[in-house]
Amino acid sequence: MDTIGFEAHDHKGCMRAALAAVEAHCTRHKLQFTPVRRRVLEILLSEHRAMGAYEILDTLRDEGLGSQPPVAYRALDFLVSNGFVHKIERLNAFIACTHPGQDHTPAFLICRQCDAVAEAHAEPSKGMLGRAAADTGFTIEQAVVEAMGLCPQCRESVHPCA
Amino acid sequence: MDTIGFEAHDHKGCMRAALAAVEAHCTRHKLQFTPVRRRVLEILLSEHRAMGAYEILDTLRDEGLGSQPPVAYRALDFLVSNGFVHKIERLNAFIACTHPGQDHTPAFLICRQCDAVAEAHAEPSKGMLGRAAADTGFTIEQAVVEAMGLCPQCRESVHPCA
DNA sequence: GCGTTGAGTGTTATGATATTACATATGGAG
DNA sequence: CTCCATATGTAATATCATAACACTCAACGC
Ligand SMILES: [Zn+2]
Ligand SMILES: [Zn+2]
Ligand SMILES: [Zn+2]
Ligand SMILES: [Zn+2]
Repeated sequence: MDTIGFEAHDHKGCMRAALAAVEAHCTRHKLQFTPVRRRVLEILLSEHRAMGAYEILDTLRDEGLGSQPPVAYRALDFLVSNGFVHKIERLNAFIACTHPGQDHTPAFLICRQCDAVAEAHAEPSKGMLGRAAADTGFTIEQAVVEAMGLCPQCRESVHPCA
Repeated sequence: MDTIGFEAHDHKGCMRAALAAVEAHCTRHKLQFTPVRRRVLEILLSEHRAMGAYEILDTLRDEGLGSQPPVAYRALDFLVSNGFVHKIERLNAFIACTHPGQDHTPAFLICRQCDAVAEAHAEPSKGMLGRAAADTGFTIEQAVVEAMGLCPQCRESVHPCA
């Protein structure tokens, strides 16, 4: 399966692999993977959840890596631009990509109860959206796909009303 | 086609029809379609584009219908909850629904050049997203689908680089 | 009639998210 | 060495959104 996020997994390994993939990608494309950028990605990877920019900034500040919003936002811009991190529009928050390096359109499953987020793949050009775009002559360059609902765990813990 | 928004159309008629549909829906469901709520919807309908809450509020203020943010946000909450208006997460803005009264999951085509927005239908349960949700046991309750790109008009006006 | 209640509105204050502008550092190209 | 591009540090501000409380008014039971 593609969508980890609602299940336990080898967290350390997943983090190490993601960092290695990003490092390789930056080396290959001559991108500067600076300490601040690296640390922001590490924070997101280690928490493995959607975090607000100011929440990330709090951690940076504690570590002496910058205390003002632009520091966090600039690092996030870099990471988002290069596909290492995704922004969850619905939450005004950011989350580390689970397939770094690969070119992909992410889709998210967001639990309204526990705020867990799972990343899946979307095919923006397929389906009704692609059809509508083609019919009107619209050129899709990028897509936001975010489903809200209940994750398996929370679904069970909700009391069955019927 | 379903997706108007990039083409000229009978604006007055479209506005009248939408207001009538919303009025009917409110009467049938015993919802209070108050002056503020009505005016906010009218503003969105007449502009026929995505507008920020504060932009709407400016108009309300000029008309003496309330000058503080909560006035606008409460009216928008009502309109969004009942499906008469949709929020465009990507723009932090609101737009009047083009199929009021019908139960539907909207998808949007947003032009990055001119900010025009067209509403299409999405089928959240279909496609890869529905598949991923089903596989993980996630229950989709609501979905945000927003495609960014270039509308037909802007696509032509952009200089052809090759 | 009259108090009660609930929904809507008006208003103040504040919180949360994001950007602009400018100063400073650093490392490579010419 | 000098110039330039990129990244970072910092202050100020812009933009988006909500909490809390007071007030109005219409519907309801008595
Ligand atoms: Zn991803
Ligand atoms: Zn959950
Ligand atoms: Zn709609
Ligand atoms: Zn356009």
